[in-house]
Amino acid sequence: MKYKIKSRIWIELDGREFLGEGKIRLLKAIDETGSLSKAARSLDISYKKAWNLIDAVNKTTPKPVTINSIGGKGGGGTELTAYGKSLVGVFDDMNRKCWNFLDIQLEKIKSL
Amino acid sequence: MKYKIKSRIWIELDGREFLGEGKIRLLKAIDETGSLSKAARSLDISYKKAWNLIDAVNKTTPKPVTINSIGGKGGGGTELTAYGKSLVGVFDDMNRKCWNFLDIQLEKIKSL
DNA sequence: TTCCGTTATGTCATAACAAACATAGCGAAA
DNA sequence: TTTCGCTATGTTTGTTATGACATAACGGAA
Repeated sequence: MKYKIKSRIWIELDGREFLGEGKIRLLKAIDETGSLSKAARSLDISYKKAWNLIDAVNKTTPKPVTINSIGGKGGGGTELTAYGKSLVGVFDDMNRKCWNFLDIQLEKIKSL
Repeated sequence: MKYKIKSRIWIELDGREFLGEGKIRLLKAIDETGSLSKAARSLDISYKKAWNLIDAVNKTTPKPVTINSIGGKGGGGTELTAYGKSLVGVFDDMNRKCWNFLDIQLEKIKSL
């Protein structure tokens, strides 16, 4: 029998969830592509959905996670703020540690 | 800023998720009440939903988590097998440890 | 001034999911 | 043999989440 314990983590601020795996993926894609629309395409989700996700984050956090510019060379773009990048870093770090921790704990269990 | 890291865990068997928080709650209620219908009522969900949840678990696990009897004194009932009880125990234990671990990890982070 | 790729939103159809309703069978006990 | 509370399902309805379209504005570059 191959049991496995899996987990999902998310970050809350004052009781309101605002960052989970999906949004982290999107933030990373923004960081890589330099624009929200390119990020959405790369993740195969609609621009509108991506925009809604980022909008929800920015409405909850005390500081914005992205800087958005409209028009101009290339039509504009979106990039992560230092705060946004640090959130991604913390999330990834915690996530990795959590998975690791659960794997180790599971091995200690003889029953099942 | 009061950031909090939250988590949900679940148990998979051969890649198929079969036990999460909701089902654990239901298994506990069955253990307390001795019947699926009473458990459903106590959790304020429909009997059908509860039945579907348990059915899904029993279809995935190698051994049944419940023993169901129809008719007779009291109309029948449902009780947990030893295997079912051990699953509940393992889940709760892992869950508590996971929450605790994340809390400790979060305190180590100075940024944010 | 025209064009292009963005950001920024609103609306509407649809699909996925959940809840409500309905019904049947079982077996002990009265 | 009737009643009762339970297990066991199917069907139908309603609600919510998702996706598809549609449109506007912006500003640099050609």
